[in-house]
Amino acid sequence: MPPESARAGDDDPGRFVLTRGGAVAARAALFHTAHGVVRTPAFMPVGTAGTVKGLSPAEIRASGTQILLANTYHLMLRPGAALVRELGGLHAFMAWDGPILTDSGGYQILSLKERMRVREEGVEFRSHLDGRLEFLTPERAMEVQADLGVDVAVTLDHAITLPASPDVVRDAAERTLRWTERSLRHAETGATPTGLPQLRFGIVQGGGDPATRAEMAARTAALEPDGYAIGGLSVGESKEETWALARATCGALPPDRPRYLMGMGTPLDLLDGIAAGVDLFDCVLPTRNARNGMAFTAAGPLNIRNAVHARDGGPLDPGCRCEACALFSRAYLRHLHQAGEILAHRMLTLHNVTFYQTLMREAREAIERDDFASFRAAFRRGYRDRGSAAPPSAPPEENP
RNA sequence: GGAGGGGUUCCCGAGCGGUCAAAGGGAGCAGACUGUAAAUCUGCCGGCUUAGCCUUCGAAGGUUCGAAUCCUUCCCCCUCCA
Repeated sequence: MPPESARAGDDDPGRFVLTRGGAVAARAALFHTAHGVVRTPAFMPVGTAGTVKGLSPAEIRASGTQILLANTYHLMLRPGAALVRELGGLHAFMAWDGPILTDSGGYQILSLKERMRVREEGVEFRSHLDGRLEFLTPERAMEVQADLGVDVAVTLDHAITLPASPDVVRDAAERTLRWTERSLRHAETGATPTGLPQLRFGIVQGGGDPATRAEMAARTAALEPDGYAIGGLSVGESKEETWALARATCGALPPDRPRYLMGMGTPLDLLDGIAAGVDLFDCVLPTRNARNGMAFTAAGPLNIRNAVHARDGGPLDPGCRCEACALFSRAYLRHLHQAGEILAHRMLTLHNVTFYQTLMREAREAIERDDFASFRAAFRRGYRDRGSAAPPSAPPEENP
């Protein structure tokens, strides 16, 4: 966790200081935001509705979390951007004094596809809460994020799933670029409720073609946002393709700005993403899957519902220092989950987030001592993914 | 003692002559989940040598081409009246 002195009042938000690594390789850096410095690579737990479901701010801190992700679409619908601004911004509202990044709502174009209609001006949609017809433009997304007062606002993008025809890919990527330009231009007039400066990340789309990805990355870079989000990955393509696309994107981005891989992933994804040159990650897996009974461990994921844990007096992960592992047996956590007890959800969430943050801290330490490749290899050896006797073939170590 | 209602696959509970190995819940077992409409969703859930066969709807016997469903007797439960 960042030291107290590094929080609100950072004198140089947006500063990104590389301490190890380069363009398309594992790298470590200090990412300055208005609410403190984030040591990267970093994982952002997802707090869509202004809460990491089940955890208090103190628990989020205790997990090793430095920065959170929240969601523009969800917060603008409920409780509303104006209300959050009135109450001092999202940090004050949710009592989290660390950095916050918000997704723009572009992902909801995928997840709520049936109620979304993308037009050049913006996205017309029916609220999933009350069916009301709403309109989200790139400008509106920036205004909402300014109202929220988050440290990093992300521009609205047009996300698509793969496979998609070249026409569809091109159309969405070009629109995303146009929206990025509109967003960055518009954001210059935005003011946060706290008066603290807000950074802006532009999203790079480009479908499943590395050359298109590289092109869109370069053209986005020309717009000079404070950082880059890589969107539209892990949406149907193979892992091999995912990492080829991530590398192509990172290779075309300036090395001295943060890169954020949106929505991924599994523990192995994080390490692979780091190897591709990614600095920031977010994913719902550790939190959502926790509520569905899944715990991540160094030996691989497990389902606490499974009967094999019924009489297991050991912790979820013997190497973990979270409260759940310190206090509770797998047998007890299984009992809680089977009984529908909320504590099961809370403890698995706390454990999973802690597991992710521990993994990221160890990855950072490995990078700092120029030992990331072997760290990743060692983790892979010990980690058995469900459904496969052996981990998927390790991607080439071309960028150790 | 009299009147009435009921006993269904682990539990609750539909079914009331064939399309019933038997609806629906629950429990149990397993799987999925990647910028969260998710404490959600999906599958399995009598047995087997699984396009079929065997056993099963309180017990036994009977009617019928065919019974969880109809009849007889018995055994248990519940309600009301004495």
